[in-house]
Amino acid sequence: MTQASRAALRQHEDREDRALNGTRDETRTEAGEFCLAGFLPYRLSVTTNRVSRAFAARYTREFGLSIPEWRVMAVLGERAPLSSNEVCEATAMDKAKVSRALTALRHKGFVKKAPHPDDQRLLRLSLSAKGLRVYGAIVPRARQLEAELTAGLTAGERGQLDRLLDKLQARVVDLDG
Amino acid sequence: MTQASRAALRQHEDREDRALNGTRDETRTEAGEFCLAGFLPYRLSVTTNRVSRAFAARYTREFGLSIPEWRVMAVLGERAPLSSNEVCEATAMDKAKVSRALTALRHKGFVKKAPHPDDQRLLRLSLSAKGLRVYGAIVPRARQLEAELTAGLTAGERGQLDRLLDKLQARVVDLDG
DNA sequence: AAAGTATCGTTTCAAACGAAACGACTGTCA
DNA sequence: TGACAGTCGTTTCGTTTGAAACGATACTTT
Repeated sequence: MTQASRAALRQHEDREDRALNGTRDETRTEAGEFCLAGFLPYRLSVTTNRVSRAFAARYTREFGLSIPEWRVMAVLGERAPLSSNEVCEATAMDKAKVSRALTALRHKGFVKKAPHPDDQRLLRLSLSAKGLRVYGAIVPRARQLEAELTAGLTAGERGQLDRLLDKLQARVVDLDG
Repeated sequence: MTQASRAALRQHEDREDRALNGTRDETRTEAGEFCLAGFLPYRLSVTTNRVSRAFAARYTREFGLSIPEWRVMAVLGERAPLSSNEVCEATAMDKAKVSRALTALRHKGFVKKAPHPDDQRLLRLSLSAKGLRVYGAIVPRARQLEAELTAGLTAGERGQLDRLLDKLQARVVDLDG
């Protein structure tokens, strides 16, 4: 147990001691009930995981792609050629994950990998003709699924959601950086 | 490759063929650029994962708890005793994950496990005295972290975010259920 | 009561994960 | 030039994950 932990515990000992003596209901009322279901990080996680699962199932069933693979396809379709590092940044995935996704995509014949002429450390990654065909098919499908997901939202709400996610992101970078 | 996949590909072959002949920029303009960075499932995932990582780091450092363990503690603190299944529902985790978290929490002495008197299949899970003390410490800390996360949001925005997450959740249940 | 079915929680198994070690390559500084 | 430090992408290693198999208990049907 860390120092911070001990400090936090000490800070609340009086209340806990009462909690241990009285009923827990009293304590909860006193402290204000904590409800996991209303806790923002929990809510974000649950919603996002459900969305991810639903989309992953579609990508797998209809195109044989995992989410990491689809993300790599998406950024290569947007703006190839890219290096592996650039794919990392564009997809918010670490280099191991990107490397594995690239291996899978090359085995499927969707991605071409060439050495960079000026720097042999870098890769020049791009979609193959076959990969481009899949990209052309999956993009409208992804848009369609996104539209279904946001079907209950007005355009204003959708914009609001984007803004709120931006704000959270800015905050959390502050929190752990 | 599935039938749906082939159908999707066929449906877009004309556009892709042009894509392969012309430059990809034209195609992208024609189809409308797809930008992963603006794709809602991607944005949700990135934001949520960053939030989860930041919070997990705090829970681990300050209390020695993983997120699954913290979730179990949270619901047991809210309304013990619960069965394992009830913990599953309350935490949105599957039974294997809950079982593992419970094992860890019992080794730490935070959770008590008793057989249910009326049904020997069920467990009666609750926090130990030690677990209650940690719960009493971690709840205000979690609230504080949540407050820091939402510091840039007005009360109205926070409510809006909750409503939007609700709507997405309702939609996604529709999508894969 | 015996047999068959269902539910509960644990364990097993293979896949996916991230951190770190690694080899290959480049740039810098002596 | 030769050593050294830095970067790039892959691979290794131990952990975490969810699906499925499992043993144990309870319910249902006859």
